[in-house]
Amino acid sequence: MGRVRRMPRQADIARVAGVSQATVSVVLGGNRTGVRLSEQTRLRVLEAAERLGYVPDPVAKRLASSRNNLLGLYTFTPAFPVDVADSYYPILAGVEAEAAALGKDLIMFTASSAVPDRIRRTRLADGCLFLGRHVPVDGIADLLAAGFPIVYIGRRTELGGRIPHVGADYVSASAEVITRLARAGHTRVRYLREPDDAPSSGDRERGVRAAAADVGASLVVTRTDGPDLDAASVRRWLADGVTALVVEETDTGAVFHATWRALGEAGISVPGDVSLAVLGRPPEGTPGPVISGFEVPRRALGRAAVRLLASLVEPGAGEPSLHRLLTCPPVVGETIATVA
Amino acid sequence: MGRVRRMPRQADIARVAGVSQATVSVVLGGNRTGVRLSEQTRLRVLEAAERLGYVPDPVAKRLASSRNNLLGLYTFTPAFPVDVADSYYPILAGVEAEAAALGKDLIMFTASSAVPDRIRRTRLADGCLFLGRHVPVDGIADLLAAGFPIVYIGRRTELGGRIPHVGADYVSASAEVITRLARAGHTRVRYLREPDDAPSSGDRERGVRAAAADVGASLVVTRTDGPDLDAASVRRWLADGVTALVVEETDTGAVFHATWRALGEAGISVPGDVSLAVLGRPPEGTPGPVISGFEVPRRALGRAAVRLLASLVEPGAGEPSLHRLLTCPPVVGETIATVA
DNA sequence: TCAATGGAGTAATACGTATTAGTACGGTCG
DNA sequence: CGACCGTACTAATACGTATTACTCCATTGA
Repeated sequence: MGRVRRMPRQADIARVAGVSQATVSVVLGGNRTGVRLSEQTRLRVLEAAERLGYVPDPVAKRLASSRNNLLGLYTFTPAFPVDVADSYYPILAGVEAEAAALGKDLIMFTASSAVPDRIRRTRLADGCLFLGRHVPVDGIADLLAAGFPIVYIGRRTELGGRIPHVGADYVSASAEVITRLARAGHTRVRYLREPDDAPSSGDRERGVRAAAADVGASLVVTRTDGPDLDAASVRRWLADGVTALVVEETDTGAVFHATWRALGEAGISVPGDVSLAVLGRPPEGTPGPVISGFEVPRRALGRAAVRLLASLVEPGAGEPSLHRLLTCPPVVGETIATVA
Repeated sequence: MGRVRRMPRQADIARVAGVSQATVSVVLGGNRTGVRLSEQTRLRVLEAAERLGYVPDPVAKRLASSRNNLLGLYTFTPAFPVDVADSYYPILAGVEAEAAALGKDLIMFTASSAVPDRIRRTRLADGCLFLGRHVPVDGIADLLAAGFPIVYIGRRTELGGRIPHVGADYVSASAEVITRLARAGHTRVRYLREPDDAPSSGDRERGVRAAAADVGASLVVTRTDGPDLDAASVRRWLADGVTALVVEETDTGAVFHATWRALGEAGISVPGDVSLAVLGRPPEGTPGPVISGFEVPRRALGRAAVRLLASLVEPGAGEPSLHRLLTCPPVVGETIATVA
């Protein structure tokens, strides 16, 4: 009674039903290969399996057939970060929801500098999502070369653009923000962005520059990660004739926070004295007016990435496009004023 | 160049190094079984492995050795719920942090009514955590019988208490709240709890009842899930001489929300007109004063559960205790007034 | 009566690694 | 000079399932 009972396997079913293990495998596999089987045998096998409470061993299944219904999720920071407002959160929620909808399980890998080969462990899954600003080029290249299906969440240009990804169309969305400002009469704009060179930053800048050129607005770009932004800087910009600030959205919200604080300290009212737009949304829980900008469809990103990965794992049904950009719906907000 | 290159396996290394696959396995496994090997052979094998970029196949490894460095996490609701304030969140963060610290990967299973046998898939991992109010008794019993290591997060009484778990000591913490109220002079207490019968609810009630009996306080228990709570109920209680309300904390915070709303509608001030304590913490983001109660050490729960599971997976080092309760630190708060 | 046909199921093998029993060989000792 | 021993490996097998080529048997047709 107290003994450890092994889980039943196909061989046990075979013994009970008086057939071979191969027959059991065929029956339970739905006989997709067209082996001749009598209905009675089929039923006997099914009944025995039922009685023994058989459940296939996923490991063996995977070893034998190279398919597992398992999708990997590789993150470079903890997937459950301590600060709940983390911007990855909705993406992960989307990933999980879609994976559940497709009947796939999710296996999570967190990068660890202590274990450099961690990335290869992803091969336990049928395919793997990658989430994070960073790209470990060597590891990814190996996986790609081995034909292992991967999908990056976020646009990626590394490895000659051969990395499948699902990203947000920051270029268009950022351009639209500038256009919106121009329509409101803003032609002198200060643009604050991260020093970091990630595609998501670069895309925003390209969109901003292109639109500024298009509408004939003057644009000055400042690279900052926040701390050096103070009331004096902001006052100087306004003195120079700037009427609108455009701030990049980042993981941490550092740049936005710094800007908002500097504006407060300088006693500058928004949008009374200056208009403000975020290339995205301000960090969760920021008090004050609804900031103008655009929505990053994070949840949809997660879902779309899972769908793409699933289609890569499941061959056939035509080669899906390996790159996909989702549009970011504009947020009107209350921080863009019309100027003469 | 574009060809799909297979990952190298031990057999490939063996060919290159001029030895057998078995030898490769022994060398790469650190020769823990004490096979005699010459140093030169060892180096040749290691060098070949290095040159070929060998990485062990985790699936085969698991099949052969029944150990995988993989811990399962089974949840009955999505692990990344849409409402970020979810109370499971810190638990999951703790689970992930500790798993990462131990070098284990995490595989997530979300219960799905569509796939009833989902629970057995947990066997892909070396062991599995369960998180949720619900216990699928049959599935769990099977896993236990098969000797599969599992740990519930939250105290569990099902199956004769044989389910290993890590929980919070709600009994003591709840008792302490009543004691605190009594010390402040409150002897007529109304206790609001969920209709649902989960151990976490029952434990709180036992603690509350025991302490009330101990200090000689009169106690009336109301089971509610919120909607039927209105201003009139609250007024009636006060009219009956009640000076303190004690509210159970739940996943959704429904009972607390309803109580808080009813108090507001009735124009009753806290703690001026009535004292209020939560058996836990109110939902994240609730405005108003700091509610008295206790902290549920969720993050620590997650960590402790992972540690227990890891010790179950890793046999030896003595049998660990299968049940563990963490203490809940009291939160003084501002909602308990002293009465004459 | 023999070949051809078709139905029912199985033997064999692959997947990649871990483990254990065993082999081959050279040297030493009595 | 054979028994014995230590060294350095390897053959064989297990893990549990999927796949495919094959066998065996009963009919049918000429």
